[in-house]
Amino acid sequence: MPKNFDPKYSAKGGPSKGGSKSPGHRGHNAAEGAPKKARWNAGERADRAAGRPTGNDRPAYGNGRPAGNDRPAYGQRSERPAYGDRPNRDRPSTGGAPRGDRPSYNSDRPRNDRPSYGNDRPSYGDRAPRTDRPSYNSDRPRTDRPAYNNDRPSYGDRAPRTDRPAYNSDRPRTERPSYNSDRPRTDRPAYNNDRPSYGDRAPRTDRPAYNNDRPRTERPSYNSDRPRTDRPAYNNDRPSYGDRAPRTDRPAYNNDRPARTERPSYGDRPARTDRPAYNNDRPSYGDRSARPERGGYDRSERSNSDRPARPTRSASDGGHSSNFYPDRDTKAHFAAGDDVVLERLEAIATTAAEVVGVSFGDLGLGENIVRELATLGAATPFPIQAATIPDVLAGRDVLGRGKTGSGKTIAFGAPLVEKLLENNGAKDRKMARKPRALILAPTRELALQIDRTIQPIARSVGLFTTQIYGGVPQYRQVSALQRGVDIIIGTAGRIEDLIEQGRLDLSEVVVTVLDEADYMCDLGFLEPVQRILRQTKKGGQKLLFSATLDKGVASLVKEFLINPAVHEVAGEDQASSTIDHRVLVIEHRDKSAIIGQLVDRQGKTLIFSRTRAYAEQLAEQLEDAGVKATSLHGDLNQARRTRNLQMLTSGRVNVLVATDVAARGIHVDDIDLVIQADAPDEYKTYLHRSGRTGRAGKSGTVVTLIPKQRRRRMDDLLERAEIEASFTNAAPGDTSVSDLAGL
DNA sequence: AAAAAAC
Repeated sequence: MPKNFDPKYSAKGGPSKGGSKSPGHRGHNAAEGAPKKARWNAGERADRAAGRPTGNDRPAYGNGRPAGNDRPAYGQRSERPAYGDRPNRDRPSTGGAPRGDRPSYNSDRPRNDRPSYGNDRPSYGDRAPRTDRPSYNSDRPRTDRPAYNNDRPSYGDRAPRTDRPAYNSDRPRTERPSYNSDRPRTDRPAYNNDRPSYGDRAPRTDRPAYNNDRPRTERPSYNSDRPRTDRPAYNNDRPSYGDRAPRTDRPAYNNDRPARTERPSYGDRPARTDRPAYNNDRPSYGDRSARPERGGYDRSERSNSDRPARPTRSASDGGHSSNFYPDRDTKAHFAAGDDVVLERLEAIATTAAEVVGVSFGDLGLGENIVRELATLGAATPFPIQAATIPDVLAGRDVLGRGKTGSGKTIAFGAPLVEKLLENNGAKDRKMARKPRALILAPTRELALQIDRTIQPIARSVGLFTTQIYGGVPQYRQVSALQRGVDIIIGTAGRIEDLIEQGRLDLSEVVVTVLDEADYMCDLGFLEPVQRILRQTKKGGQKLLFSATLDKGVASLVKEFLINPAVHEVAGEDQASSTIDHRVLVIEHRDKSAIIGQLVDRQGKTLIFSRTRAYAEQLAEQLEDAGVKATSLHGDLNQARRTRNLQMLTSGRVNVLVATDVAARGIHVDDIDLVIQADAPDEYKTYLHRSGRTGRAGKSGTVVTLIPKQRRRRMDDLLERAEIEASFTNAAPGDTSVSDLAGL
């Protein structure tokens, strides 16, 4: 095992020596016998630089990566794009123009002011854990970092840095995709080249046994790598787990719980036939085949391909029927780019009026959880929570749809914790116990955010969570797993990676949640999600949630869910929305000016762009214009992604320009304006982007900028989204634009 | 056509 993933080399172990323990660091002080780190020599670099064609058709980095090819075959892994050959990953689209032809926007800035991150060490994500210092993602004060940028020229009229941690000044410009730079490629970080090999790792059996009898108090905080600063303030006064009294003082959960019969009955509710069946003639996905031939991971001992057939779903079950596949005879094949409204799920609708006076305790949650929810600001259940919690507690598979910002995380999170508690409770504190619940999210930021909500709930009853997502060193995640966690919250890639490495075993996962479930069924996500679900315990409970849940999830439901209860909240339509939708029809050349005019305001603004490059460019433009703005997109490393999102949350910037990585699930308090600099192509994208504002009943405005030739398409999209928006022709300086900024 | 997701 490479030592950087071996917990016995953790910061706690061993006397401190000079230099970095991290092989990826310049100051690395190699231990005796440590293998010499392979580096590229100048000739190799030159060969590489010379041989690389421009544009996206260049050979994939991943092809040359070490170790990848001798790894055991793993499902259809090889079909997935390798990390290194994602187009645009480390080089944004430049349209193929040679870099030297383009003006360098900052070419007069002295290079030596910049940290030379890229030259001789791997990028953050690849770097081995810095065991000799706190994680770069942690909340440690900046002052313990070398102040490499203190002499950097100021960015114009920006306020002096001295009064606060220099959040921007330590932002190495070279880490940012250098959209406009004429910098030669060769000084970029070589993402995959000198990274330690994983594929030839020795099998699990040679891993050191971890002491099962190690006292609990030695456990560091599982989530110490989580940036504390972006936690909502409501957690700050929560007692830490370590201080908490032993679990024996916990009230007996099952005894004081009201009988099930006290909970509101849903079964006698009339079906949704009173709603306009606007979608009934839409093609259905219900007949999509569930790829039965796929055996999941090719590691035979974990293969679920021989799993017994699921019981046949019955069409009715005590009023909870989902009637999920009413028509299996229609075929549906959509060309890429089609934006269709899939058939609506037949669901049990809960109205806000029905849940008046119902408490979380009434729904079946235990005392500690209820108390923790109150601390989190959830005193009484929202409708979607009241609707789904009893069914989750009853062990049913559940599909839940509640509009953006309606409290879905607690709707699945709180009962999930309660279920685990009932099932073996928090008594099992064994080291390396297998996780019993899994929550999958499409983006890392969302996984982090979900954990921020679930973790306090879990801790309130003595259960542990950990995040498993990419872009950060896996060491902490692996050691958390080795100490033993109950709930995994993460994204698909890293979870599969750890499964493949034999470091994560989902075989005891009895509750699995897919947040943004419809998105998780999209091309590119579906197969990893299927592979992961196949790893979970047979017959385990599955919960699928999304604001736009529809029959796109049919393939998953078909394979993994049994007679799911489908819930939604009545009256969640445009008329009840707190969002004001506007479309500005503009000349393309005016886009920047109009955005500048729109963001000239007090509140928080989230701007969506279609591409990473434009998000970056727009953020820089706004910064240059004196607006405090930053960006969020997949070209940033995870530390920067986390930090930049935190900058909006904390109010250090008022404007965040993001790609659709921020479209789903991300909650930032008090975003009152969403600008779509590029109109979305899909109505769901519109709904999710706009759902970043108007959350939990607050008001918000969504402004979509379109060129006039897109008007028709926009009309159609809004119709699919069932949104009524006003169209206005606008030019820079128009009062109609500044009025919007004033909203 | 883009974005996301592993090291």
